[in-house]
Amino acid sequence: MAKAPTVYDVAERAHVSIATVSRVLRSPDAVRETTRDRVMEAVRYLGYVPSGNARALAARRTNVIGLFFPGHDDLDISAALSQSAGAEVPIVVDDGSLVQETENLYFDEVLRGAEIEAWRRGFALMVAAGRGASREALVNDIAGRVDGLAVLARTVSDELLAHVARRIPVVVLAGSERDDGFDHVSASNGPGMRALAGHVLGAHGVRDVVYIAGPEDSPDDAERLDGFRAALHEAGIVESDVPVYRGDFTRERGRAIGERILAYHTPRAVVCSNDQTALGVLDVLEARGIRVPDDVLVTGFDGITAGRHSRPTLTTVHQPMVELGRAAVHAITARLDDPTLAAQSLTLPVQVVLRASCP
Amino acid sequence: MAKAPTVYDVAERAHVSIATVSRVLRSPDAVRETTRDRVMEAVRYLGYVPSGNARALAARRTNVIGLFFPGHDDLDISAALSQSAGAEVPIVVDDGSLVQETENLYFDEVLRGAEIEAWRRGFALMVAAGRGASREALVNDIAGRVDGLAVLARTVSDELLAHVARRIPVVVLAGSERDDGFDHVSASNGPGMRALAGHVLGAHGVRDVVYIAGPEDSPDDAERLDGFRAALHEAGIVESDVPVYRGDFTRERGRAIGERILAYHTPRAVVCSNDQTALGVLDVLEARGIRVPDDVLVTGFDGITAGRHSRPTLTTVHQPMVELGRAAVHAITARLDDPTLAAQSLTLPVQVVLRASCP
DNA sequence: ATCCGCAATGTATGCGCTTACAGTAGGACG
DNA sequence: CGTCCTACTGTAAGCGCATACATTGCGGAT
Repeated sequence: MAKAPTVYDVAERAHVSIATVSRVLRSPDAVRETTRDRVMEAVRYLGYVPSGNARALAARRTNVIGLFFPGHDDLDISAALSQSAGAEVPIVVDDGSLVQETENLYFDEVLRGAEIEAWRRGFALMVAAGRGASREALVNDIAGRVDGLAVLARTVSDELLAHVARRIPVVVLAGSERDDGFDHVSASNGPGMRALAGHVLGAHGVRDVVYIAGPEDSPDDAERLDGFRAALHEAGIVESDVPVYRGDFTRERGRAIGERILAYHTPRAVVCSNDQTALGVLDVLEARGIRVPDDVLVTGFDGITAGRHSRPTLTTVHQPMVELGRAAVHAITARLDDPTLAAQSLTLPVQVVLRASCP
Repeated sequence: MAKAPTVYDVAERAHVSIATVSRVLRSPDAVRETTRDRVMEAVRYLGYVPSGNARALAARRTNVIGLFFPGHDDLDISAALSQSAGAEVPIVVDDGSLVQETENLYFDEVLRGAEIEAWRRGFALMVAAGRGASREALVNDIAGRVDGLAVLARTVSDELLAHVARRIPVVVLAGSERDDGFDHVSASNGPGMRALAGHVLGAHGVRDVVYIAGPEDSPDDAERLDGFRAALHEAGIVESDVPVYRGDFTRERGRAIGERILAYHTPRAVVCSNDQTALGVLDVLEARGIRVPDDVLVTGFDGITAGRHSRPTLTTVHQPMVELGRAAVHAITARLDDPTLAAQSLTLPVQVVLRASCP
């Protein structure tokens, strides 16, 4: 790392001009074979790796796509990076209490999808998880380094997004489509919930149902609630007869609300606007010895892995998260290819997955 | 996106020089407040976002760290990106057969750790999953864009790694330390396996045991096997009395080997060099109605989530994957701060986790 | 009143690469 | 044997920013 060699160094060693070096790397066919070999040999000899930044600057294109999502604030950042080379390997017994919520799973999958699609299209991926105050600065920073940016809904202020969007295409992930000029990619929240609730109310003939919504400011959540109401309507149930609780998408809160509901009355079904919440409700029901699905039906939304392993397994609406990531990148590259495109809103299909909690 | 504004545009509008604009952004205190306000107002008005590439070029430092790992070749790349806006929401019943192996979990966690650490140190993270032939080109490309690179062991040829390492610090993840001049970060494979095997042979007094190793070229696997042998030795068991099968870390292969083992004789314990393999063995045992742990003990290695949910749950050695990611970034930044540092090898501690398959 | 020092800006250069445009040499052609 | 074209290769001009260095005011010291 003494000092990274540049085109100039390579050119000198190969007795050619820097333009030729560049050509060998970018369009090898434009250079005579003997020259090319000479250059490549110099490249190898010197350990030359072209500077992506210089290239991007000259070419006016970075070939990188950015992905921004909310960070894992909660993780234990302080864990020691101890050198202890495992002289002592502790043995612990896992009685189930160690199971921590690994709920970034959602983003992991979106990320994977984005990565796949980016790779296919010859883009690299830059990821940034924003936390706290530095968020805005980070977004701005990233925006300066990429050709396009995918942002998770509600993680960045509209104002900043608008600012950034003047420079590069921005696509908002998993937020409902709004007329804000950005491209949107989301899942079919409303129809998904409607279908699921339709199953609860129809196939099971339930009328005594409770709904637990998510945070007030989530557009996805709003759509789900709308879908639920549509299902109520279809089933001929008066909306005002059905209690709607306001949760916040966490399991913890799901438990709290579950307690509150049961303190008053045990409904035949609890429909939750996400899986985490539903898992919290299951916790409470199990603790009280109330049988699911015999006594109470429970449903979630999202299709997280934990729902496949819960007791009982959780009926839910599965969102295509990998596809979301892919679609986001796709939307960006599409706009890159044709900047005149009108703002698009892509809604990906979902799937109702019936499991034990509401067969 | 008509044409992104530059420092020049901002400077003109604020009636200052480009140097002042740059200063306002980099070291605000060096500029008089009134001037600063004028510049910021121009920044907002024009929607100016500084070019990260130009900056990196001028500053000779990108503030980005790269992470390279093997790609998800296997994923169904062809899945349609259909526009179908969920008019029809399919309802499917999940009887358990849908459970696909989401085994990139390992990388997801490493990635998360790297992300956290990078963020703390003011670096952005660029990820690339390489597949097939494009791998080498990709690594080279990435290397030209970052200040340091973390690479998963055995995903990139030593030759290319050496080439790249002449330009930037490179740290190899999860490969045993070798005297190759690179920094290494890995988990305590040998001692971990030794402790686990010690438990099997000691606490359970097992003597009739079989070992299923991983691929020949995995240094991690070699260390585990060594650890296993050390445990045999300690227990006074003659090494040649214990059959060692060669697997490839996949569940599929674990099943195949499990069949082969059982066709011949049912041992008291099967020690596997990773969780996937162990899960495959569990599959076979369950299919044959052989009870675990009553008839046969089974152990894995890695601590993947699936092992917590398997039937029975899987005893294993847990690797600190998030920590691995963090440590990798840490190593890179350390070397960036002091390039004269000698090559380091960090070995992170592991933990034996006892679950139902071998309590 | 003169000089010095410091704060605030401006000037100018270069980071490493791409790429239009300008040669240059050799062969085909008339 | 001169002309043109083709195939290569070189020349030079940025890309957008950071920063060393020069310049300009201004208040305080002398």
